[in-house]
Amino acid sequence: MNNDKNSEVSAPLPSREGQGSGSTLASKYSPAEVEGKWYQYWLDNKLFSSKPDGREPYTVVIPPPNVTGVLHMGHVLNETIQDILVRHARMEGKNACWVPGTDHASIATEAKVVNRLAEQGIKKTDLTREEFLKHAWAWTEEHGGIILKQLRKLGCSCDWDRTSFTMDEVRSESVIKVFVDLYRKGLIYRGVRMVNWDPKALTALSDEEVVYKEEHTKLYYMKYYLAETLPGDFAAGEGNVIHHDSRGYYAVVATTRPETIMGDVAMCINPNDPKNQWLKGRKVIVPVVGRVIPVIEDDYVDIEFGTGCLKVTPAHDVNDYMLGEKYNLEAIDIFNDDATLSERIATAQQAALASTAVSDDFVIGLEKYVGMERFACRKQIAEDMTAAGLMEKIEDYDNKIGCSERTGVPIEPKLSMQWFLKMQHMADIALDPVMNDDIQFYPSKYKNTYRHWLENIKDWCISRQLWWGHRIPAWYLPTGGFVVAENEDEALQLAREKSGNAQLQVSDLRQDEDALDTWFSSWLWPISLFDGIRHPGNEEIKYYYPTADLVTGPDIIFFWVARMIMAGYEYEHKMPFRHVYFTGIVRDKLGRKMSKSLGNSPDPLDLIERFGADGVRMGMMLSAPAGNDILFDESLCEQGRNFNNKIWNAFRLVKGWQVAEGEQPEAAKLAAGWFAAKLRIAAEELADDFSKYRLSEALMTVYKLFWDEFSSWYLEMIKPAYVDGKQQPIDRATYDITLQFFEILLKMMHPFMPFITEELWQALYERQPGESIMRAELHMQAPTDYDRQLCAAVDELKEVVTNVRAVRSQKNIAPKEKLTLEVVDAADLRPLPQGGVEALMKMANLEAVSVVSEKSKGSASFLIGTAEYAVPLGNLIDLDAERKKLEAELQRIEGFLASVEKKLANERFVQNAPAAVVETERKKQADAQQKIASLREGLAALG
RNA sequence: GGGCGCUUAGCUCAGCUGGUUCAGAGCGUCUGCCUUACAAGCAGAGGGUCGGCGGUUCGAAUCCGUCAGCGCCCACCA
Repeated sequence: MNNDKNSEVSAPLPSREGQGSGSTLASKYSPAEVEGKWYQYWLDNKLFSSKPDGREPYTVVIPPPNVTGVLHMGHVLNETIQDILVRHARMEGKNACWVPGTDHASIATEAKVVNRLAEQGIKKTDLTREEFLKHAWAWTEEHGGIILKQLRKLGCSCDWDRTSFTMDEVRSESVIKVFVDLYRKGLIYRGVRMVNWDPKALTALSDEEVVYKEEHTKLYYMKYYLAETLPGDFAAGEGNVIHHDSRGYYAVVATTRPETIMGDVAMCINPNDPKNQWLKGRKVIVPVVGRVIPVIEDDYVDIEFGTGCLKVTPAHDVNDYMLGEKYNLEAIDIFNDDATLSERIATAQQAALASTAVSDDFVIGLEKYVGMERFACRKQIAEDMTAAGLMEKIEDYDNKIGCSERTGVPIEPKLSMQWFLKMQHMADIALDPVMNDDIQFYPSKYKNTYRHWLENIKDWCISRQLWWGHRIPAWYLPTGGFVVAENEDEALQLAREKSGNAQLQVSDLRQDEDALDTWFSSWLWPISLFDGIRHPGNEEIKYYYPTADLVTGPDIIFFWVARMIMAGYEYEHKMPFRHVYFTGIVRDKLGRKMSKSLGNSPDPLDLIERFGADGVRMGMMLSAPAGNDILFDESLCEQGRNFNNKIWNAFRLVKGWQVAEGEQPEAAKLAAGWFAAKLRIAAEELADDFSKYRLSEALMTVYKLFWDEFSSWYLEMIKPAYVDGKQQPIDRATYDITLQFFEILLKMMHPFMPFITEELWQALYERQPGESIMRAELHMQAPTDYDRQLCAAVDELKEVVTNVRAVRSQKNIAPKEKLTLEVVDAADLRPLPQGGVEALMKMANLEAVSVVSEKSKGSASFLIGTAEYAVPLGNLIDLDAERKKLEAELQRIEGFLASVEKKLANERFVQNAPAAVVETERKKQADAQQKIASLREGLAALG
């Protein structure tokens, strides 16, 4: 459907000196041609850079994306919000500083490097730590920073000179310093605990790195025969549930993990469980294994679940571990680190069988399972037990499985030696500031989540069995024990003191092999970026800290947000940020999470190419109410692009005008006064939206302001006419004020759409080299009562115009055909503002506006407020239709009046409601009565 | 199992401490227009018993209770 005139290619902007010299601008805005240019201009002129000065600081630290990551829609949302806030603050005259950087993401990056090495046929285990790290750094340098480059395409105004990395020198030293400090404060300890083990990444994880997935599994009911023979006529007390078959008496234990029977060291019942009283004090035989284990009693066991018999495997279940501690049970670890079955199962079985003779009926040699993968083993052992008659039954069961957040594999609870940070102290200092709103959460509902976590805090496992990361600064002495120090020299000194051996050498010490959890460096980010750990109280940390706003997803509220608050108070004794804006999760328009496998995740760079960065930013923000999930639809970017085009064309119009000296038309004068008022009111709304972080609404405010008020109303009101095929020039006063309005509008839109606003701002007036809209401040006066009254008056005018247009539309009268308008009974009409009649004539294409006491026969009439207007239509009028319309309106208002009168007739209302409310009801009544009167007159006039 | 939140037009959402005709916005839909800035556009129109029920009140989308559906977070039921 494109016709020729719309397929022009973009042309350069008109030369700056010649305003209105016949525009050659294309009718379509082309983002690709301007975005790169202005980004480079901003960089060249150091417009993003910030240094401490006398202004109020406005600091934002980026949630560092993974160093080897690529931009996805979640980043687009997050970074766009930050950029909007930063640009907005900058235009308020604040010293805005947005610090970019990346995260080393130890587990994710190490996994990627391991995979890549595997492709080259190299196993991690064949490399030394140093060799591996060389590969990891190479990978980081190769892929690192791609995402930061992509942020530039989005228009992000980060101070790139400050770009940091969680493993660069400053950040690394800060991490080590903090570790040592916390250790010396007694907050870090080392010990054997049950931890979450990732058998794929071969490392421990913190509780937060475990995600629970709903899975359909089986519940296996296994037979644990008594290790003693009971008489054939054995009878237990009432309520007991006894199982018996040809091989003897047995208890039934339900489990989802039959393979773990190899680690069973006890069976546990609730002492108050009537079903299992008969088992008290007895011993049972672990099926397949043949180990004879005691029946112990503990309240922990849920009588209702399964059979009430619990197998106890201290090495592979957190609760069982606690039982093991309590009853002093052995923990038999049946797995290797990669969750294959260990040789230990076989040796343990042999030892058990050697000490107690057990019937072969119950035993299968465990050698066959050694080396088997855990799930294969589960399947196999279930089959074997069934075949051996040791399985009572198998049921379907829905279960939640803890999985590694990173690798996705089910985690294995495992006993191991790890480093921990005591969290009670941290929770104590971090709770109040959020609960009493020193730090404000948007939306505030996350305060509850935060509180709950802190009130149930557990110690943080901070060591990871990885190489990529900050190595734990602990050194082991040859004689046992360890020292914690910031570097080798210090370690040696401490080691000599500790051991009393002055001859000790560095080579005698062995540094801990583990690295620290990635979040152990991220939690320092707002401080370490300004080098506040290494150099407390330095110029920068004093100026930029605390930061203003943190923009992040609620999924990392514990990982990151809470811990930054802890570190902030521990090391700066102040909040790390004043406000936290929690974004939603970006989903597709059907509400599904974006994922590679669904293929529903658009490539942001592709979107930018098609809609422009401004269009994509706007598309994202149009769908992003704070705190809710975002249903992203490409068509929103289209809407953004269309808006850009609208702005572009408005600019084309304005800059295309010839300017002539001359009197300013009354209509234009009115329009200018009105729009100035409108701008002040909109600015007030915008400020309010920003103060509440309601950015989508702020965007919608400027969208409607530009499109509806400015383009559809203001520009149409002032637009010079065409006479004899010639565009008339515009008067100087109107032209000047229009450019001023345009500039203000550009500034209001700039945080959302940085590129097009810069392009047009530069073209609007002559600018100095290095000047930018970015640094243009926007300070608007508050609207006055006069502004509001003027707006109300013009809004009424607009309504008249709309009604005349509707008459046209209904009667199929061409827009070009002139009409006349009658104002009926002018005594009721509030005075039109100066220039109102002219504006009316222009906007509604009228040739005359007259005041009449009685409207013409054959006219279409309408009410605005209580004033009646009529458009004479001669023989075009459809009397029947007109009558129906008036009757319908009459009926509606009569109904309305009835409800108002009923209210006023209610004594309790008149007595109890505030006087002002009663008064407005009286006004409604009077207005409605008046409207009814004029509608009746109108109907009578139709005959 | 505990906690939090949501349900308003076809879609996505605003509606703050009850009261201005309060039932709104954007998009989509329908109708008419290539009207010299813009068809990526212009003008106009239609569309909802505010999830159900009950209560408080002179007055409820708004406050309370309850039911239903949806979502999120936390938790050691094998």
